[in-house]
Amino acid sequence: MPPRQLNATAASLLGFLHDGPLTGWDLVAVAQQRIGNFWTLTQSQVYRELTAMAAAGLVTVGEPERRDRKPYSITDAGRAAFAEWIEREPGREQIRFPLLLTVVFAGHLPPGRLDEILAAHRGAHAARLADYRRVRPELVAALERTPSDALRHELATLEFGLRYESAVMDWFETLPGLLRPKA
Amino acid sequence: MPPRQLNATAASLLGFLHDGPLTGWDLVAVAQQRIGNFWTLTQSQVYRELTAMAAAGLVTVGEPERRDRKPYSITDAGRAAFAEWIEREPGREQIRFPLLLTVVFAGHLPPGRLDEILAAHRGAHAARLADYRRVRPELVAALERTPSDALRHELATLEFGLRYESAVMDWFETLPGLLRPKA
DNA sequence: CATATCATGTAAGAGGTTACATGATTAC
DNA sequence: GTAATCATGTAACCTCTTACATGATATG
Repeated sequence: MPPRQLNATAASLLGFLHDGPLTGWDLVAVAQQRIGNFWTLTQSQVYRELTAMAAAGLVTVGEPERRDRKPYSITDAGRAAFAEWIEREPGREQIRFPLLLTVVFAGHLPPGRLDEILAAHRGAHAARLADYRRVRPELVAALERTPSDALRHELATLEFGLRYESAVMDWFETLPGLLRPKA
Repeated sequence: MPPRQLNATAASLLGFLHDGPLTGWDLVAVAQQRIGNFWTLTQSQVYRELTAMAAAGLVTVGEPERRDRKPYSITDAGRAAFAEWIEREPGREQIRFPLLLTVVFAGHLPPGRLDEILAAHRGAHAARLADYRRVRPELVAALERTPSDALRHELATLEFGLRYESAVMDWFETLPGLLRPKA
């Protein structure tokens, strides 16, 4: 099959394969860790894209190892497809934030329910922010030990996550004042 | 057909229909304006969900008016389905930010290209932030004139947008320092 | 009367989610 | 030897996007 235009999920898998062969399982883990905070993907997708890319000649499957692990390697065609993809102007971000729908339509909620929901989500965001704050110094230290563009780029995305979650927390803090009629 | 679990897009349309009948065209406009900043949807989807909801008895279609405008009204079954939907715990937000993929894989980009891309996106975000800042005082004024929960909820989502875009701009400003090796 | 915009809709395919099925290996 | 977890994959379905087709009405 002529390699149709690569989608961002598949392209990211190719991106990770530049550093060496990985199995589907490994790719799921790597992708979750490296781009999972701003690019949703599922295990199911990864296996499907790998199968499709193998059929298109963008990757090759190696011999099964222990536990049926099948290492995928990027091919020259894969590298070419990736290079073409990354050159493209990235589209704008897509956000789908169900909690904000709940806020918009909160008038249809029994009193107190919105506060409950907000409290739960606030907790989840606080945890994510705390996690980013825990990880940052490690990354900064690693970068000082062995400076590299790859680490700098990873730190750059972490910095986005930090600012994003901080903004969300800030929003949660202003909400009570906004939602209650002034005295 | 038994009305299967409502999806958030369809539910939002029902939400807007609580305030009175609207045509598909109007719903597209209302949705873009009221939730478009944190819930992507297309015209195509709106017409499809309306057709499906009409078949499920959640809305009724009125007589075509001028230009074939067909007003949709919410039914009691629709109100019940909506009430059930809004009671549910909203899922976590989904973000898909292609620009961050570009940053992660920027090592595969020719020198200078990343800066170009970043500059373009930064401009777009600056424009959105400026727009939020333009709208806010209007909303605040409207709220002071005629206080209402609906307006407060709308302001709450705008405040999220403001904080989000501010965080993004802040990130853009720290990027140059992060990406270049220190002197 | 030509052009822009309003307004509806379909078709086709890509992308994504959820749930399940299957078997290997490791750890207790 | 049984439970956990590693590892692959399929099936079914839903959702989303893109592009196109069609015709009405308003505006100059």
